[in-house]
Amino acid sequence: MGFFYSFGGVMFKPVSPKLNVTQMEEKVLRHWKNHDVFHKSLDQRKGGREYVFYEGPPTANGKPGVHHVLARVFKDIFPRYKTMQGFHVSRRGGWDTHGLPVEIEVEKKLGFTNKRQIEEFGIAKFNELCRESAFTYIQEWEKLTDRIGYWVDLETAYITFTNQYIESVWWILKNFWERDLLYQGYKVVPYCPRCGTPLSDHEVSLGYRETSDPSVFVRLPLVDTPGTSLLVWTTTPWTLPANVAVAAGEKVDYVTVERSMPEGGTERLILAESLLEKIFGEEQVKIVERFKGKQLRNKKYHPLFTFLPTEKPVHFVVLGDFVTTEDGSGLVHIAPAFGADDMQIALETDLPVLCTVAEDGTFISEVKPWAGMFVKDADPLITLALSERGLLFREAQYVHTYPFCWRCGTPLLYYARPTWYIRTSQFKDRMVEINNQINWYPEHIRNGRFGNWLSNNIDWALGRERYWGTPLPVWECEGCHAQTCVGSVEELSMKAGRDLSKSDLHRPYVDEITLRCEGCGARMRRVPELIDAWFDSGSMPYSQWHYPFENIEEFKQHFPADYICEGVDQTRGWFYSLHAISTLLFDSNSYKNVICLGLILDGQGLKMSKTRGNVILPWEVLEKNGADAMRWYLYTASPPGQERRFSSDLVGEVLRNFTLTLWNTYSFFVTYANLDGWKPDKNTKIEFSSLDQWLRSSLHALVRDVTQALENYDVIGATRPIEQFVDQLSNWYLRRSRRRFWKSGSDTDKQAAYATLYEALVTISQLLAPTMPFIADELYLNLVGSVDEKALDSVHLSIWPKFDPTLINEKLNQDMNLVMRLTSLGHAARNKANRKVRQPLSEVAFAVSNRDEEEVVLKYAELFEDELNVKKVRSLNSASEAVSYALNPLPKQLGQKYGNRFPEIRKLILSMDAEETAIQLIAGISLDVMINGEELLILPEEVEVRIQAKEGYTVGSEGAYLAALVIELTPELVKEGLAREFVRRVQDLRKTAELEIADRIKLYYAATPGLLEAVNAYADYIKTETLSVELKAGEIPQDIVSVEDEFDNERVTVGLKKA
RNA sequence: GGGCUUUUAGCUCAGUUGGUUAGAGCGCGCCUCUGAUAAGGGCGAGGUCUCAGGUUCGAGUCCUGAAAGGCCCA
Repeated sequence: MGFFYSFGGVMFKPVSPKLNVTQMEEKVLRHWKNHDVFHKSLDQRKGGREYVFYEGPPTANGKPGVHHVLARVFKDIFPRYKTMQGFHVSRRGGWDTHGLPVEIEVEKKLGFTNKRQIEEFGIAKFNELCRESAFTYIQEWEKLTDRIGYWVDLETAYITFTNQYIESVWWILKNFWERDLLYQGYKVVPYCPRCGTPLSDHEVSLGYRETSDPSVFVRLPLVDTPGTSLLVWTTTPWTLPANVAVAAGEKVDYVTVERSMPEGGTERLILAESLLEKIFGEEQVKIVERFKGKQLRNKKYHPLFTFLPTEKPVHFVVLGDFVTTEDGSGLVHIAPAFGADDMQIALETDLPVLCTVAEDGTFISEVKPWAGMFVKDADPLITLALSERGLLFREAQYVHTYPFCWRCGTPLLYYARPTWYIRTSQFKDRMVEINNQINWYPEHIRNGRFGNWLSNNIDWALGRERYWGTPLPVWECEGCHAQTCVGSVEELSMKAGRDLSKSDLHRPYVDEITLRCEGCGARMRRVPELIDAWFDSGSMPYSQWHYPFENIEEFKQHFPADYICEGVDQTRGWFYSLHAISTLLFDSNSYKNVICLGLILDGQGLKMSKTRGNVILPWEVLEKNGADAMRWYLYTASPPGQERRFSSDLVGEVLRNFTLTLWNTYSFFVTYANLDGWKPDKNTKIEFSSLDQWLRSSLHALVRDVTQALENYDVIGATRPIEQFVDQLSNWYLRRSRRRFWKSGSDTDKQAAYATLYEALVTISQLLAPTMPFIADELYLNLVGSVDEKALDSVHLSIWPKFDPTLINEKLNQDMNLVMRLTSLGHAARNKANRKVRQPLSEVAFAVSNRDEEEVVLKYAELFEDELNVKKVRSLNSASEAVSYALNPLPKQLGQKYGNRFPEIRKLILSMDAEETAIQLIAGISLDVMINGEELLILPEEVEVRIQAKEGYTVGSEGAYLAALVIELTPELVKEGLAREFVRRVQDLRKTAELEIADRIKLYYAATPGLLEAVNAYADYIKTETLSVELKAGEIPQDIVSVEDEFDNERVTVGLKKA
């Protein structure tokens, strides 16, 4: 170490190698706030090209969790990147405020269990509570959003409950209405009897659970063939009172079987042949007859129940193509009110619809034995009644997945109800076509999950019989039942004959507005339904701008989105609602690129859930490891679409391995640059060493790769390579360059080292800006801000780095890889020989696979000497060497060239004289071989020559590469080793004495004779290394720091004090 | 039951157009280096590449089937 000049004073803010991440990040947050950096990043790019991002609105009535952090940090990365690319990226936040989840929370708080209680309480008051509840945790959301560095404009966030938002939604609905895309229909829907509302498909999908239901086989005796019954299977006995028919598959094979009854006598049963074994198992039954399903058509049977009168023909066999023979008996009980297939077949064959169940899920009074009872509770009683009448064939429990209400947990009933629909199925093909223009990440979602969903599209069930949501703007005449749809507040005011611009568009106020029927003059009242809250969120491209009532230009500029990002659970949620609405409305996609994120699992790979108690709170992780590390982990851990395990420990690993490595490199740079008063100067001509050139080559390749990855929405490709680069920067470039920074003076080599390291650090800060926005800015502000008065306030305002292709040198990168590999083998050899690195050795010889690589060995000889602490480096390829050879016919080259002749060729080559052949190949001469009488020419590059050292060496080897060490020690080498051991003790002591790096010292020591001799011989070396102005043998003064140690059979006491 | 997806070391993940000794990081054991480092380096233990067939001179990789997990849908 030498003397430090200081010609420019301290340039950079000093950086401690110890990093307090939380403090650092909070400081950066304050900086952003004080300098209004986010808004500057927008203002600065005004007039630039727009890059459009849509925020999928969360509901703030629950606390944000790790999965929200995941989504938010993935949302953040591209807007930041595009801003640095010069785009203007407006980022409006949004809040989803309507819908059942909000209502449920309020109901819970009030202790309500059904809808009637809400009406008694008062819809106005109830909705007021919902309005508040929707924002219960908004501060928590804002705090977290801020802390993780997600830049989104929450001040102007759109809110779905505002009149303006609702008015835009109404405008869309009116558009649909006028095109006859909005209709009222009667369909069997999944229905929650507790919430009193049908559920949309995406809601149903949230509530599938494994459950045990009764599995009941019932006899339906045929009218014309006494003693023979249809065997029918159901898992919902409560639907049996509504039975009107039995469906058989036209082409299914059926049999009539005869069996003996336990109670005596025989009976005949009809069922699908393929289910015989499943139903009867071991039991012996006699097949009496075989026939196709169509022969059963119109066969009449005796009904199980006759609670409700019917005028239409009923209780006979119909044919349905939905009948399968996977479960049950192959004969399906038909209750049109309680099944979608059932309803369809009822329409086709004119069967009556028996509605035996009331809206609250209880039997109506006509179903006398069980009137008023919740239908699921009646299942066992119905089964018992059938059993008593001898109609029950078998009863068991059946475990299957069944939908439950996703909020309240009540089992859903499939139930025919009038409700409102959007004719999305009419646009199925367009939705599929337009979907093909969307870039999905991961790609398989497009034709997989999302594509399948679209091509099986059914009409969107829009109606919700609830209270807190966007009201369906349809008014119906009490007299002639004419209907009209209202598309704006102005239109409503006009029709109502009074100014409603200040009126709340929610229930109950909107229900109080009545219109006059243009046809019959009677009063028109609004229909009771609200709309699906997913329609709200899918309307955000339009409604966030109050389009088309205002901001028409703004809307046009921001449609469709360039980028959106949400969890995979949104496939049928937001991704669908956006897509469906824009397709119907404008025949357009509403987003061009979409990242679909996988689920977050806990450290054990289990789904995080409140009931399991394994939910990790984001704050714990943030406080311990900081936002950057958490972000980085989420980006790099696994591909975005994949489910990922998450634990605080895994984030901590990022901090230790990546953040701190980078930080220490940065701290090292700042420490030495300040000591040297170095600052970047564009006018200085710099002569880069080959190590510098290598680093710059890697750096520019890195910029190229990261940029390309970001252009392709490849987050892993934009992050993992940086990690690798930082590792090489720290553990190779810097390790190999340390002495260049220590040495005295300010020569050109030192300049080159500083310039290289500086360029690398500044560039990394920019490459990291989208992903690790905090540390990126911390580095940038000090490295660039400290030396340039005109510097920008933030890395996030800077322009994305461009790479210089002329600096990327693949050959150099390859060479350096070889050097690192050989070094590693050298260390391995040392290890094997049990020679620590501090002990100099006389020689290392490398074997490589070709001439070109031999040159590399010679070129980097000095580096090897230093790194491996040897006196001489040479190549092992000389013919006079004491080496042996082995041949390795390369399968890739030879196999591809010769196909199935490869094994023979391989055998032949291996049988040749290795020594002679190897020498020939090394000399670049091809081999002539005869295979089955055919002469083949084997090229030198098709056979790998492996060299092995015979004796006198300790080797480390891998493939064709080998490092051979001469491990014999001369007295001279031993002495030098001792001197280095001595230096090491002094350096340790300097450290424990907490001296500054540049402090001079006086050194005192006492040592055993061997060591004494070595220290004397290397006194100059020791003094330079340890910055000692004096080196005295003998007594150690009492008042100074000292240490005693033993090594290599020598003993030493060292003491030092500041000079 | 259907669709999509995953399965490689104790854990988290790579693995090129198929190429013969399947890698990295973490963790573990031993050794080592160090005046940037909470680090670094080396060695070792740890693998039936989920399984079964097939294609091929050659399969972790391609094909078929199965199993298990996950998500979505019935």
